Amino acid sequence: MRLFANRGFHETSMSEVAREAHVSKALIFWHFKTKEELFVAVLNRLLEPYFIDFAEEAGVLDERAQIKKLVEFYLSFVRDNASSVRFFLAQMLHDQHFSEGLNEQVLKLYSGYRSMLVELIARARQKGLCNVRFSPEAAAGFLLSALNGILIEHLFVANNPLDPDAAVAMVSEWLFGEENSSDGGKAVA
Amino acid sequence: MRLFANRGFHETSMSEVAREAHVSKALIFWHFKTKEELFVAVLNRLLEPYFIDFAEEAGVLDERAQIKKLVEFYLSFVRDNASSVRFFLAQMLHDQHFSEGLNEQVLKLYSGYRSMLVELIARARQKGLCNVRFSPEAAAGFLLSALNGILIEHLFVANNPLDPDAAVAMVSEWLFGEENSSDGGKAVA
DNA sequence: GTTACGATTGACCGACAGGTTAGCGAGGAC
DNA sequence: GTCCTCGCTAACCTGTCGGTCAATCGTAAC
Repeated sequence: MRLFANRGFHETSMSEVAREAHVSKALIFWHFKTKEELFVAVLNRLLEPYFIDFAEEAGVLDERAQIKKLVEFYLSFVRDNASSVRFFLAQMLHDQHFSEGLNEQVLKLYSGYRSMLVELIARARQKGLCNVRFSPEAAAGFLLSALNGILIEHLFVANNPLDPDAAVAMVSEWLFGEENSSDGGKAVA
Repeated sequence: MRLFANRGFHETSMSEVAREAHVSKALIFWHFKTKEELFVAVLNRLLEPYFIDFAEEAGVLDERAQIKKLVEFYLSFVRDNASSVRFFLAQMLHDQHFSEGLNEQVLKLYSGYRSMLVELIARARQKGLCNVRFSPEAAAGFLLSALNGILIEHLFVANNPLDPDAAVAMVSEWLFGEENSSDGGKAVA
C-alpha cells in the first residue's frame, strides 16, 4: 500500500514490494494473479476510510448544523488524508480507463455526498432556515465546487493550512446569512 | 508530445517515441541526453499555450467587463484544453518533486492570474462597481476556488458541458449584484 | 509415520527498458 | 579528390521488469 500510494502503479516494481514486505516475489504472485490484481486490492483498501456512516453522526442535529457538519467533515477529511486524496486524484486523472472501477466507486461516493447535501438544503429551505435563492441542487453544486476548489488549492499551494472552521463560517454566511465575528474570507484565499 | 501527454512519462518508451516520430531511437538520444530531458522539453512546449497576453485583450473595457472576461477566459481555456489541463494536473499531483520546474511555472501563472483578479476587484470596488463585502484578496481567492471547483467537476464528471457563460453570470451576480434572466446555478451544478 | 496440502522460496525466463557505439552517407572547405 | 563534420542509424549492452516453476516447509489428518 505504501509503495503504490507514494509512487504509483508503474513506478512500483513487484520486486520492491516483495522486498519491503519481507516476502519473496513468487509469494505475491501466489496470492495475486497479476500486478494489476494486487493494485486494485490496494486501491480498495486505501478507499475504505472514505466510506463512513454519516447518519450516526447526524443524530438530533437540525439541518443547519448537519450541513455545517457535513462541510466540516469533508474539509477535515481532506486535510487529514491529503496524501491519499492526492493519490486517488492523480490515479483517476491519469489512468482514467485503467481504473474504471475506482472511478465508479468514487463517483458513487461523491454523488452520495451531493445528494445528502441537496436533501439537507431542501429541508432547511422548507423550514425557512436557508435564505439562498438557488434551487437546492444548484446550491449543493455550487457548494461542492467551492469545496473542491479549496481542496485543490490545498493540494497545490504548498503552505496552505486549510482551516475547515473558517470555510464552514463562510458557507454558513452564504447559506444561512449568519454573520460571524472572524474574517471569514481570509482562510479560503 | 502526443505520446507523453496521452500516456505519461513512465508509460511511454523511447522506442515508441522513435517509432511514432519515424526516426531511430539513437537520434532522439543524440538530440536529448536523457529521457527526462526530452520530457521536460515536451512539458515546456505543452505549456506554451497557457501563456497569453491578457493586457491586449483587456483594451478599453471597464473593470467589471474585464473581470467577466478573465473568468470567461479561464473557463473557456479549460473547456478547450481539457486533456492538456488533465495531463498537467495529473503530472503535478503525481511526480511533485520530479516536476518541480513545472510546478514553479504553473504556480507563477496561477499567482499572476490571481493578482490580476485581485487588482481588478480592488479597482472595481473603489469605483463602487462591486458590492461584495470581502477584501479583494478574499474575493479573488473565493472566486478562484469556485473556478477550480468547476474545473475538477468538468474533468471528473463525464458529461459535464462546462458552460462558461452561465458561470460568468453567477460570478457577476455574486460580485456585482447583477440579476440575469437565465437560471445561473444550473450549469455550475 | 505417512500422507496431503496450502504457504513459501530461490532460481530462472523472455521481453523490453533506457542508453551506447561503431559506422554510414551527404555536403561544404580546401 | 580528400577530408571533416553533421545528422543519422542498426545493432548491441546491461539491467530490470512481470511472471513461472520445481522444490521445500509446516502442520493437521489419519
